[in-house]
Order: sequence, then structure tokens, then C-alpha cells
Amino acid sequence: MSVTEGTLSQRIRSEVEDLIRSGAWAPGRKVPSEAELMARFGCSRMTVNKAMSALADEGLIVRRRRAGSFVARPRVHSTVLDIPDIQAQILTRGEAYRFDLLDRRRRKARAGDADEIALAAGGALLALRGLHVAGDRPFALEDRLISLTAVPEAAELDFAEESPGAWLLHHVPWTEAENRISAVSADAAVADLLALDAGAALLAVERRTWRAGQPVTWVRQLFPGEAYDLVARFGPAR
Amino acid sequence: MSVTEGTLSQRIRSEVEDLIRSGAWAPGRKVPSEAELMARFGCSRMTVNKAMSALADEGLIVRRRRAGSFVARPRVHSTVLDIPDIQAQILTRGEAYRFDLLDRRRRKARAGDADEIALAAGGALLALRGLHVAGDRPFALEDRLISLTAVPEAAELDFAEESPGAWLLHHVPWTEAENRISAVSADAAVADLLALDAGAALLAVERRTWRAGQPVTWVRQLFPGEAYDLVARFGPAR
DNA sequence: GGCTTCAATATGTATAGACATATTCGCTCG
DNA sequence: CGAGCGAATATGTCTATACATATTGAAGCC
Repeated sequence: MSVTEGTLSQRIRSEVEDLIRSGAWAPGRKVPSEAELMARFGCSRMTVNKAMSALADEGLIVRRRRAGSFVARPRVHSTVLDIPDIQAQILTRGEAYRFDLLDRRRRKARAGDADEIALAAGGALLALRGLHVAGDRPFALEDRLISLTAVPEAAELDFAEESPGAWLLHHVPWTEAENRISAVSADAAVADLLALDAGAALLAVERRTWRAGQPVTWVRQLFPGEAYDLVARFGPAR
Repeated sequence: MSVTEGTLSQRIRSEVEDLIRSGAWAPGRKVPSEAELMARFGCSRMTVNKAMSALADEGLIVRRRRAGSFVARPRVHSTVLDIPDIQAQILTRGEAYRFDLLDRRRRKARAGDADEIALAAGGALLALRGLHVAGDRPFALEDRLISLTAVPEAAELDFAEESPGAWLLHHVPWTEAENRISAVSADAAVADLLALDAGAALLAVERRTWRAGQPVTWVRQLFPGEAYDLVARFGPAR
């Protein structure tokens, strides 16, 4: 993954970071103590401390005195853009949540589509379509592709209980993501599924995610425009 | 602003950070050297260094060997959500940019509106409406309120040359912001201004910003849905 | 058994000193 | 006057050491 270069403390940091982001060190796992790391890298504790403090600031590890350092459990909120877990969001509003799987098929990447080819990485894709339902009103229509190369376990699941988004969030943490947000008009088929009039304004969120550089999933979610706000907050973290 | 508490290096850091965020230290200004700060706070260089390195990591200051540390010029891109400077974005696409001011008035906060009252902070507001134009096509419709308490200089400007957004970006850097993104249908008046059919899907971005806790501006921008994408990327910064 | 107490442990912060490195300033020489 | 060179300066990183502090785990006591 990373090239081992730069200062010593940067090397220590990126070595540990790679192990976490790749999933080799799962959330909750104990990270070697500063004493162990200073032995491993042959340096002083302050150098190790600088690396580990940086990882803690980033939220990748949690440090507890006497207990040690541990790989953090990923926060459900992405740090900035409040979109990841539709289910959790609906539940905190006190509404019942349901995910209706409309379609599920296993297929190869389409020949013309560079994104799909990159996502499949030589293997197969899982293509899903489903509806997030809040109470008894449709909340979002979701089309998703999952790389079975990156996440072979997904092949066994039927996503009747847990939505694919929630499942991925819990099983493939520490992903990088790119979001693309736009507004579109509902065509007849989509309007029907979301119980709207044709032509209604929809918020479209398209997201691609990677894990340690490898594509994991692509998803496009369509929300009724007036029913949903994305909120992003910037500024002093503390 | 901040309460002076916590560790010494945190205190140094937050003291400098406040001076920058409040605007007391303008972009480009020299920050005291480590030697000066260690004299001022009566501590060792490593302690000062830790504070200043953190500010540099955050992007608030730029450090150059031998030259010293300087308050950074704010990056045009917000770290994560790519919306701030419409003008710059249009220009990089090679199109001509123009801002047409449609309306400009100075008024008090409306009695019923808590947001407006907070924004005015006892003083007056500047209410603006304008159109961002790319080439000769309308690109976005903008409604904006500026607090003349927070930014009294704005009272003198007519925003014929520079859009209010660009002006604020250059004169009131280091703001915190909250974005709210949704999709709406164009009503007749808006559709007319944006040269669209009534009912077309629009992307609505509503943003409030603060400077050191004080409200600065509120803005609502409406983009033709199919003409614009917001892109946000998360993940390893490096 | 359940409670308190105490020592071991891992991290948190700070210090003083050392050497490295980039950059700037000023001096000298052509 | 300009180019080149060396000294001064501010930051960058690392070390070894010290003491503080939270927390755990075990020993001891009722």
C-alpha cells in the first residue's frame, strides 16, 4: 500500500494505518504498546508516541491509559457528510424501518462500463435494487453494485433483514468514499416506486467506496426532494 | 473565545488559533517564532513545536524553515465539500463568469425568524439576490443575507464586480459552515430566471457560516439539477 | 464473597539537548 | 552592480529522561 518513506514516525504511523485500513487489524483489536513498537522499530518512545497520537487524533485508534491502544470502531457518521446509515437515521426519528429487496442478481461487469470493470476486478458483481421504507412510506430507492472480489461474503446474503448499506458499514469499515450529489426529475417508473408524481424533484446521491485502494461498492440512492436534507458541517472539530 | 484550559501545548495552540480565526491575525501575517513563543509561555521548544505542528497539520498556518511561520491563505476548496467558490469553478471549466445582482436591500431581521435575528445580532442585514451566469447561461440563483454587525464593510459594496460569495471568501476566511442540501421543483418565477421549465428539478444548497462563533451569512443557492454535481470525497488525506 | 487498597502498567505531557536542513541575509569579490 | 558564498536563523526530527495520571488486576481484609 504505502511506500515506506519519510520520517521514522511517519513510517510507523503509515504502517499501522495500513494494517487497520486493510482490515488486517479488526476494530477492537489491541494495537502493540508503545514499548513493543519502540523495540520493533528501534527508536525512542517519543517517536512512537508521535505516530500513535496522530492516529488517535485521526480517530483510527482509541488509547486508554494502562489498558493500551485499540483499533477504533468506526463511527457511524462519516465525519462530515451525514448520509451513511439510512436505517439508523430513520430509527432515531422514531419511525419503523424496513428494506424491501426488489431485485438481486449476480452478473459480470458490462463490457462498455469502465467503472463496473474496475469494481468487478475480474470477478463477479452483485447487483441489487431495493427500497428503504420509513413507517409505511417509501424513503429512498437504491441501486447498488457490490464487488464480490472485494467482499466475497456478500454472495451468501439475501439482505432481507439488514440493508446492504448497513451490512457493508458493519463488515467493511474504514472505507474511502466519493459522493456525487445532484437533483433529477422522477421518471414514471421511479415515481411509482416512491409514490410520487412523475417529474417530482429527487435528490440523487451516488457513492463509490474503496477499501485500501480496492473498489468495494457503487450505489445510487434517490430521495424524494422535500423529504430529505443532507447536512454537512465544517469547522473546528473540537 | 476558548477557555484557557487543558495542557500547555493545547493552550498555546488554541490561543494562536483564536487569533487567526477571529481575523485579528490576517492571512500572510507572520506568526511569532518558536523562540518567541517559548519565552512568552515560559516553556520548552518541543511544547511550542507540538502546538504549531498541529496548527500546520490543520492547515491554519504555513511553516517555512528559516523564514518562519505564517497565517495560511485559506484554500479555496473547503476540505471536503466542493461548493464554495462558484466563480472559480466556472472559470476553471473555461467559461466566462458573471454575477448579475438582481436585488439589494438593507433591512432589519424579521421579527418571527430566529435565524435572522441571530444573524443580525441587533444590527442590520444586507439582503441580496443575484444570478451566477456561466457563458450566457444561468448557472445558479442565489439569495443571501449578510450580517452587517459581523461584516460592516459589506454595507459599502455593490457586488457588481465580485459576487458576494467570492468577496466573503476573500475577506472573511476561516469560517465554520453548515450546509443543507435538498432537491426542489422550480416554481414559475425561479424557472423563468434560470431559463428552465416550471417544475424542473433543482439542487438547493443552503449554507450558514460563522466566524469565531458569530453568524456571518446565510445563503441559499438553486442549481439546475442536471447541470451540477456536488462532489465530496472522504478518506486518507495523504 | 465482596470490599478496599495498592502496586504495576501504559499512556499523557513536558524538558533539555542534539543534529539536520532549508532559506535568507549580508558580505565579499569580480 | 551582480554573482557567489558563507553565516545566521527557524523549523524538523529524534533522543533520553522525568513525572503525572488513569486504570487494571491482584492481594489483603472484614
